[in-house]
Amino acid sequence: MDSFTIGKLAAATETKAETIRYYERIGLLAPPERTGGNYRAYFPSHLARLRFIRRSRALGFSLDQVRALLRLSDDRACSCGEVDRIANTHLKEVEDKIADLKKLQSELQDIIGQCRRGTIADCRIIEALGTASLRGQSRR
Amino acid sequence: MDSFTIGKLAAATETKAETIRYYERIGLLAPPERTGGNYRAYFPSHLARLRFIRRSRALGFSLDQVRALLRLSDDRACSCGEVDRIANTHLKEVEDKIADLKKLQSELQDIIGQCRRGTIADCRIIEALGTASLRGQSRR
DNA sequence: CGTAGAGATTGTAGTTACTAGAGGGTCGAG
DNA sequence: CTCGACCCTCTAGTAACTACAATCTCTACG
Repeated sequence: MDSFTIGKLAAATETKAETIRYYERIGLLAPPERTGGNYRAYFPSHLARLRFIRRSRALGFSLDQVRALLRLSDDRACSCGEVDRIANTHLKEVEDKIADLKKLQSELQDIIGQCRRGTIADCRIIEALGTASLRGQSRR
Repeated sequence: MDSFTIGKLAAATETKAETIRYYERIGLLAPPERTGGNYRAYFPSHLARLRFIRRSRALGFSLDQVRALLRLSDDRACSCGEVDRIANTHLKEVEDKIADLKKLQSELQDIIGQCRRGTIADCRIIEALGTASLRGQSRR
């Protein structure tokens, strides 16, 4: 009887109870046993699993990537090349996004720097936004 | 009669027709006149407006921010302090996200660097993901 | 023992910014 | 007249939750 409720699990992982139920609904977390009063009864194994998920999410892995990592982590004997591949793919995504945001940053700095704090009629920011240049990379 | 269809407007702004209709639905783009056959008839003013929206979006402004910028840009006499404020708020968001992603990048590099390409059982990546450290800032 | 309040249950709908598809109507070329 | 490209509306799907409503269960206090 060392089980705990969803509230305890939530507190222990800094996750909302709704999110935990959501993970269960989408099959990321196995449905736990229930108590007599139909409460979810969690055990340390659930805690470990949820921590894994939350840490992966904190590192920016998508739920699909987390799902793959979980599946792999359950298969102790298999080679971890695939794990490495997922992590590197994600690292590349992160690096691409950083590069993207840096470009954005300098564009924004440019147009903000031109503001002379007059009226809208001669606001350089508004003007810059109005220009046709849509050199946009896939942004997000 | 120098009006054009949604397809032309879409092509001219590298936007999908669905997206244009969506902008109209959410009140970002004024509903244009219709032709006899109930087609939307756009004029250069629509083109300018949509370009403004797309350029703002490409710079990462949210639709709410775009809405505010549009409202301000229509008010030619008013001071552009507010425009400047929105742009700077957004710049700060971008900079925060860059900082965030850089932390992520180095964490990912750390755990990936430890991989010895053995089996899952002793995979350092899986291990790192399983650790309790949830030092997570608000991510994403 | 009764009850208040905290915390659990389910289910549904909202968020952001689109995108995709079904089931039609319209236009211009041949 | 017909064909294919284009347009119309409406609905539902995406990611990853979050928030609510209506109801139930558990625990502690008087």
